[in-house]
Amino acid sequence: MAADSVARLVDTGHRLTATRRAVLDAIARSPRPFTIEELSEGLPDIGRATVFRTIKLLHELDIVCRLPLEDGGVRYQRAGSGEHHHHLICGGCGAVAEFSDPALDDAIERNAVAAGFALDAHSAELYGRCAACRG
Amino acid sequence: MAADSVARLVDTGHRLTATRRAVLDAIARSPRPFTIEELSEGLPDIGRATVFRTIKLLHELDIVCRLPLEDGGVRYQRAGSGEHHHHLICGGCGAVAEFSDPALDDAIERNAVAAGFALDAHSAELYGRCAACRG
DNA sequence: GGGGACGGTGATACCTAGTGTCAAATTCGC
DNA sequence: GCGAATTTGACACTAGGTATCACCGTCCCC
Repeated sequence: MAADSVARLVDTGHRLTATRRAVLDAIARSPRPFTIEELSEGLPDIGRATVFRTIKLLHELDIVCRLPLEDGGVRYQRAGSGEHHHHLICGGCGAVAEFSDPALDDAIERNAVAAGFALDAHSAELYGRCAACRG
Repeated sequence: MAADSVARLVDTGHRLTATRRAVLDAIARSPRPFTIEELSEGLPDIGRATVFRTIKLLHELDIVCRLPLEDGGVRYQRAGSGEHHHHLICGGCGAVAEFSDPALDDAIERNAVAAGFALDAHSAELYGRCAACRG
């Protein structure tokens, strides 16, 4: 399961309910990035609105991360490290690889400074085909 | 107005209708990135569905570009150059600066290769405060 | 261990952004 | 000007997500 997720929930002043446990469990069991709809189908006793609320909360706590897809859809995935990272998303099988790269972040920061912006956040998503899907 | 936009429409086998002219005009007049809803309000004689369809078409032709916002919303903006570029989006006033940076694209490509991915596309959006909004 | 305050939940209604359908209107090549 | 093909508007619909509100469970204090 996810002992540190439970800890993070409680440490930030939220309650550990049976419902949240069930959602965390379902996420931990999910082999690949999931949509809210898929997650909700696997948890028929939990209201759809609650699933949305819970994922939103877990996202704020960096327990799950949000994957914007190329087609505008969104999937979620439990966050690997909790560290800042970017995603490589395979359009074939939907696999997601995480990576972090100081050089990439530097390039982003440099461009922000050059334009006179104070950077708050950034997103970078890469879309392509993983090794297995290139056959 | 946007003579080259008109040319691009026609060159790609689309018709130049009064409706599309009106939409292009409204876009050209818009001082800042707009939502479909805002655009549609400014064009009361044009059906909402048509505005969506037209923007979708213009986006495919790289005449407008889509700006995914930090909060998940979407705005559109006429495309500056038509070249590949990224966006810096000010959370204060909504201003958008475009930039392109081979070093950034290189870093992205390098990470894809390292992970065994064949890269199709990528997106990178930077969120922050522009010089004027930092006061 | 019992009670109460408060956060969490489910049902439901609602909302926003966007798409599908189809008949009527417009455009463009001839 | 004519006709085929594209485009349009109205409308119904979908997907993804949020607001409301009465009820329930959790936690804290005694």
